[in-house]
Amino acid sequence: MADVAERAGVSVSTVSRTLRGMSTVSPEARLRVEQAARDLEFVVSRQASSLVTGRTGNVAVLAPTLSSWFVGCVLQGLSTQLSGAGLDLLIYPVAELAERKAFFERLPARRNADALMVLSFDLTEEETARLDGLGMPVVYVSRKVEGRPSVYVDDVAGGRTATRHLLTLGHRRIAYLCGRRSDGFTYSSRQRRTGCLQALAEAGTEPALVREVPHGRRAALEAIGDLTTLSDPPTAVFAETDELALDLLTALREARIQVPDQLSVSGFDDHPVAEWAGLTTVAQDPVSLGTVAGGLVTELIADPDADPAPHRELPLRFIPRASTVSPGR
Amino acid sequence: MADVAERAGVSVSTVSRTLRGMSTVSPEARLRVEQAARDLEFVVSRQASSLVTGRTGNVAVLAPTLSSWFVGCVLQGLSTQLSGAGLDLLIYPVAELAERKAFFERLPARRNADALMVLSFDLTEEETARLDGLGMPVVYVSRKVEGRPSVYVDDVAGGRTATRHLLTLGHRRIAYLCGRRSDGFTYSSRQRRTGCLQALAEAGTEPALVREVPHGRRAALEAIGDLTTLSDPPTAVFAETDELALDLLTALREARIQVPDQLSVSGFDDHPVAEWAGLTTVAQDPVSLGTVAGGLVTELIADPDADPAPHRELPLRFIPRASTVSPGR
DNA sequence: TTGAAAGCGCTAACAC
DNA sequence: GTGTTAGCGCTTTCAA
Repeated sequence: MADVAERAGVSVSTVSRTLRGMSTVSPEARLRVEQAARDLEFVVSRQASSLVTGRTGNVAVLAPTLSSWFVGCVLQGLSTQLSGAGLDLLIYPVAELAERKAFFERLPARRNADALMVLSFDLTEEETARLDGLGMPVVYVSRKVEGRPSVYVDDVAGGRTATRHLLTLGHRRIAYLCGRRSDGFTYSSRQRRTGCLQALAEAGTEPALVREVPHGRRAALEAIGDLTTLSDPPTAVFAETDELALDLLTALREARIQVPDQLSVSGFDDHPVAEWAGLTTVAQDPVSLGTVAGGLVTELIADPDADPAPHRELPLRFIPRASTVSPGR
Repeated sequence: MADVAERAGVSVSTVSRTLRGMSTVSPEARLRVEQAARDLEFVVSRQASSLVTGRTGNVAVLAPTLSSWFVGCVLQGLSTQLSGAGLDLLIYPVAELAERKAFFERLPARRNADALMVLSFDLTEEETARLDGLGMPVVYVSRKVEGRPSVYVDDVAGGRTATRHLLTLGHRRIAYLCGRRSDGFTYSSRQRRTGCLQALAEAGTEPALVREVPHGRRAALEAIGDLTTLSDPPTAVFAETDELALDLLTALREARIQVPDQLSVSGFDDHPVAEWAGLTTVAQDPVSLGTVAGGLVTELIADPDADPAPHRELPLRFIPRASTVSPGR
């Protein structure tokens, strides 16, 4: 920066002010500084400036994975929003329980970011409390947390809607399938299950058969085998996500069980492939989730006196398709 | 850090040395410092230490999108590898040409990261040269660049293999479909097309019909309409990626064109849904791509005297499935 | 093995 | 409007 100052024939303060777009710089000085900075290909060191301002310009994101469609879309929306605000995205994927513990022990984000976004995790009370003490805004995404900034959909209502649809078609024996993960990426899953059980209770039907399915095709196949060999097997299944539902569809084909004639299948998310697969689903828009969360966190960083716990709920939309029909048809 | 020093009854130098694991600290001092740091929940500020060491502990990634399966998997592998080395992932998604230009004008990574990873882009000579002058290791992923560190698959060979398969089945009229993007995320696409054309030339067949398909179902539908109304329509298509192929399958169903009876379709990637869709494809492992690239960049950061342009090629595997059969069957 | 002290590159308060 | 200067929190000589 000293080089730029010298080349422009001004002091470093003027360079600093110019480069931060402050208005207290004369047009001539500004012009010369900008030219000099360009000539020298000068970029301000964030490390140095954050040392004095206390702001890093980074937003940390705690994500359960990077390879799922849902998470990718959320991050996409988030980054679009943040880059507009001049903030960079620092990503901490924590797939394993061990990584998660390590993250909470070291809390590496502590001094390296201006805010933390927590994606989808079903954190413990203790972990949440830990984050409260972090001294920076923490925004929960795809997850409603009382008293903390959150952006989410109503997963309970979504689960209820999908289940009511199956009930309306005439199904009475309904299974709820959720993915099993070691790290507890199951907040939405729990909520959707709650909605499912609520709908069944309302209808006075027997409660859902709940099964956890580890990731992968083999597990899906086993789960299917398990369900169909019951004395009174389900006629419909509601899967936590479309990705799980698609695994199921593959397994069902392998097991030569016709969908929807022998078994109706509903998913959740409206994954791009769901349309092609003719999968009944509850659509949400993860990109918007990210965008809205990004806007929220930007506000919270800029204005520490803002509403400390704003909530934003995004809409769901039920989409019936070919994978669900009346039983015994 | 001063607080820790006081609490442990030592100087800040000793604290610093202890926390960086240097051996020149007496066991007693080390113990006291570690205890004090734990009591105070102290974490060293990266901003401050990088100011003096010149290393930021960040790796910047230039990615075309975050919502594609391929990119998500690469980032997943990358982050696993990097977090093991204590490095954080800073992500710069540049979807639009304008964003890309902005990135290259400001090169925000310049002082904010220890290395840059470039994902899949078909950069211009000028852009590559620009990155050469960045003064940090630049690793190209899913992209072979002569004279620079690169991790990639042989897309030309992959394109050749898929096309030869179609030729062997008896197809003579073959279309190559690639996505169209404003920002030039087309390096692999170009290579695969080259492989496709090579195979056709070898076979002495007429050259491929090449079509660019903007993202989305409507565009896929139009492309299909365009191809099938030709006087001599293709009997097989080879799509740049499975995601594009799946869009095509949806469009073909809408257009009531039977796959594979009326049209064979091959993809590229082995997306998880490809198996369920019965899509013939060329499989690659993007997670490994990320892992290997992460290992490479870690080495380059740690040892500036290492081989300045290591190349790592990862394998491809052809997987024939139900979507490709002999024509006119 | 330890401590004192000199910066790393920048911002912000203050004086001009 | 502009320059001077005192740190921000750390690492790293250099001496002890």
